[in-house]
Amino acid sequence: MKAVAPPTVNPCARVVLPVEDYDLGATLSSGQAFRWTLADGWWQGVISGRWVRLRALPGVIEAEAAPATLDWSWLEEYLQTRIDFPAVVASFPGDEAMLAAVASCRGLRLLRQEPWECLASFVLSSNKQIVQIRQMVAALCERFGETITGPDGVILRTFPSAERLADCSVEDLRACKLGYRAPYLWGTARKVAHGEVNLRALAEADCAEAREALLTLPGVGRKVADCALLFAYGFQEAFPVDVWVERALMELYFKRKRNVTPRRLHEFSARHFGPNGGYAQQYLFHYMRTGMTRGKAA
DNA sequence: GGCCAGGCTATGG
DNA sequence: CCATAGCATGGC
Repeated sequence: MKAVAPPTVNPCARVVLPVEDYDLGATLSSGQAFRWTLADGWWQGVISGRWVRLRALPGVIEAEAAPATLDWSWLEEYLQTRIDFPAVVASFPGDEAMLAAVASCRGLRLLRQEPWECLASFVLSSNKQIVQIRQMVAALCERFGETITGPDGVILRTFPSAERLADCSVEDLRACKLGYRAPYLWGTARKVAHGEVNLRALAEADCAEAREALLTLPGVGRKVADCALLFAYGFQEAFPVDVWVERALMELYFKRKRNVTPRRLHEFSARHFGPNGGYAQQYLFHYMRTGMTRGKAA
């Protein structure tokens, strides 16, 4: 006679990470990562196959994770809680636009995401709004991710591996509403799964070398490559230029000038914003997207 | 219903 | 090198 099995309990661990000038909500919803959801004051997500929830309290980020763990270095790495943030901000150029962008959202941070999830997500990002990218990513995870359970029977899924997606058909991917991006994602998954591009090895390369390797993948152009370089590999000189940032650069630094090619924008960005240009870029992106509040503008 | 979205690829100057 | 069309889909 067998006793009724006890409910599956996934023991959950808790930690408090001290932070300063860290706007958790703005950071998790700023278009770097696409899986975080807010409910009951907690941000819920998945990092390295582990259920996580986070919330901001005065001076700290409170975190819970399951399965339980004593080592929280993976979370500190993801959230980048140990960087010298004041030094980064101090390295920004002191022009009016930059000051306004920083003032509009002090505490916006860059995450350090897992390369495959980040790269694949941005392959899907082309010509899509952030809300739609979230939908595509959610559909992919729902269909092809692995199930994990958090406390209280919470069920969620991992981001599917390159191997898993390479085993799908393009039509399987298209069913997740990827549109013309489906063959791009499939092709990139296949090349990554076969080791034609070794994502792990890129962490040891310099920024330009890593970019060159990423650009060999289908659906990966300069902008998508720079997003992965910045948001997953931590190359802070990478400067993704999307429609919003291009608009920001044009309006704030190239007012009423013609013949501004992509080449010139990248040259200017590298020179003007320096080694933490990618960080500055994220502030400009957020500043433009949230309507330049406090910077006036129509 | 039209415009546009964290762009890329292919093609033609 | 630069410019442009075409692309699937859906939010607003």
